[in-house]
This record gives sequence, structure tokens and C-alpha cells, in this order.
Amino acid sequence: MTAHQYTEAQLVAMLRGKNLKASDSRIAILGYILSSEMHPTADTIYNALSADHPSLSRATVYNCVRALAGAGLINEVGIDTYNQRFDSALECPHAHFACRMCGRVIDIAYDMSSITIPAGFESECVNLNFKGICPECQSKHID
Amino acid sequence: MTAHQYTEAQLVAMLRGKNLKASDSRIAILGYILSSEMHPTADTIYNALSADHPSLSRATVYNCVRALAGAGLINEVGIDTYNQRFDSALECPHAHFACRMCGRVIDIAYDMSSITIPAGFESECVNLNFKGICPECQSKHID
DNA sequence: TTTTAAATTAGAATTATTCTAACTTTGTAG
DNA sequence: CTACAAAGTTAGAATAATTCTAATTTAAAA
Repeated sequence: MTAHQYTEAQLVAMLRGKNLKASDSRIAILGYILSSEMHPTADTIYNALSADHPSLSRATVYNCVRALAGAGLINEVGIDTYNQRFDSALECPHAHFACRMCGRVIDIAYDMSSITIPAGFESECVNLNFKGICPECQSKHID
Repeated sequence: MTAHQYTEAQLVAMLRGKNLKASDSRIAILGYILSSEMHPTADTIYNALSADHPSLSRATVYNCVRALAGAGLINEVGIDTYNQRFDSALECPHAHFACRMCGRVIDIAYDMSSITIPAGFESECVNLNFKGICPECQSKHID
């Protein structure tokens, strides 16, 4: 929920802990997602990092987020219909709210421990997503 | 959860009830989604219906699902990362489970009434999605 | 009927994602 | 420290999903 800054050494340790090589790109992308509150898309990540990492390619962004999500360090947030978004998997689980007026994706404190899956299914990831109108847009607008 | 068949008159009534013109495409697409258990993608819908509706175009499928989802007759199921899927909004709410091995999206009976959203947010749609391994794939495979 | 706004169409355009094959880096072991 | 092998990265082309455009057709109201 609250974004954290991590040192490079901490990011390297996280990657190694998941048996991922600590490449420059992975360190930068993981650090960016963990420090961001905005549920970035692959394109947002690419744009944010290419200034400091001029050789970064879009393919690497896709490769990295896939590896990081596979390792459970980040989550895919399936709330935005036409762009995949990512956020930290290290925070306590939380829900998301997408506002159909302003388009923002907002974290919602939510007790995910109340959500259980039926026996027989092995769940690796839970997503609870709401769509509607956020408080700010409600006050701006009569729908 | 269980798919239903509706008569054309019923489908027309549903559309009119939402102030949507009852065009051929909308009747066919709504009927298809409501009678399907498979959470079809836009492409699946297009392929399933073009035999009977040779002039149907992909643009129309996208236009229609947008209109139907906006009217609350169907839901976008944000569980499949790289394809949007749709299902009936008329059934009682339920969760989805996507298996990362076989790729199926399976309905899960779930008490959505236990899910409440914080005050101030006006929620129009809730999605509870799980990803992991389904019972069938667990028995096939040692991961 | 006639009318008109809305919906549909084909295909081009755009956008997001993946693929390919050459090159570079990482972590390890000598 | 140096060499090696495996894994990761790169640019750009290819693919796939979605949207756009402008002409045509249709639904429903008058």
C-alpha cells in the first residue's frame, strides 16, 4: 500500500533469494515497482527508466515483469482492461478500485484473509478488484 | 454460473430495458455470452457467430460488448492477462480461477455478499480472481 | 411511410506484446 | 583473477488485439 524505497543491496538480495540473477534491469525494474504507488504499466516502466538506462528495451521490461511476477515479488493487477499493471507483492494484500471517470487505480485497504478458496484449487495469487466512481469524481460530477 | 438459454423476445426485452437498441448483433452476442460457460474473448465470440451472421465484423463485437458491459448485462472478467473475457452479469456473483497450466477459467462459487467496499467509493462491479493450479492439473503433474 | 439518430461494416491504423538472433552480463569454478 | 557457460538483454521485426474511419444500413419513433 505504502511504497517503500529499498537499497540496491536489498533488491539484489530479494532477487537472489528467488534464484533470479541480479541483472541491472531487474534491479531497476523491481526497485521502480516497489517504490511506486501508481500501478505502472509496462510502458510506464519503460519510459520512467530509459533515461537512466538508455539501453533498456521494451522486451526486457516484459521479460523482467514476467520473471518478477513468477517469483512472487510483484503482482499483476488485473483491473485495467487494456493494459496490464503491476504492484508490489511484498505489501500486505489489498484490493484495487478503478475509477471509470478519472481512470486512476487506487489501493483499497481490505482484509484479504477473509477470502478463502474452495478445497482442491491451489491458489498462488488473489485479486479483488472494484470498478466504479471514486469519491473525488463523485463530488465533481452529477453522473 | 449455470448458463441459460433465452428466447429472442427475452433478449430484446433485456436490451430495451437498458435503453439499448435491439440490433441483430446485440441480440446474438448477448445470447451467446449468456448461454456460454466458457468466458469467451471477443475473438471467440466473433468466430462463434460469424457462420450465422456473415456480415458481423470484429468492430461490432467490440462495440457490442462495450455497450452490454456498460449496461450491466455482462461483466468483464479481468482474469486473463492478455485477453479480455466476458460473462453474464445476470447470474449470482461468483469468483473465477485461472489455471496457469491448462489455461482454463473456471467459475468458483463464492459468497460475494461478504465483500464490501469502503464508504465513499461507488462500486459498479466487483471481480474476485484467483490464479494457480486447478485440481485436474494438480493430479496430472508434479510441479 | 419517412426520418433521424444510432449501429454496423470492411479494412486500415494503432497499440501492446512477443519473437528472433546476435550480443552482453552474471555468477561460478578453476 | 580469468575463463566459461548459462542466462539475460537488445533492436527491431512480427504478431495479435483493439480502435478508428467514413460510408452504409437499421431500429424505432413520428
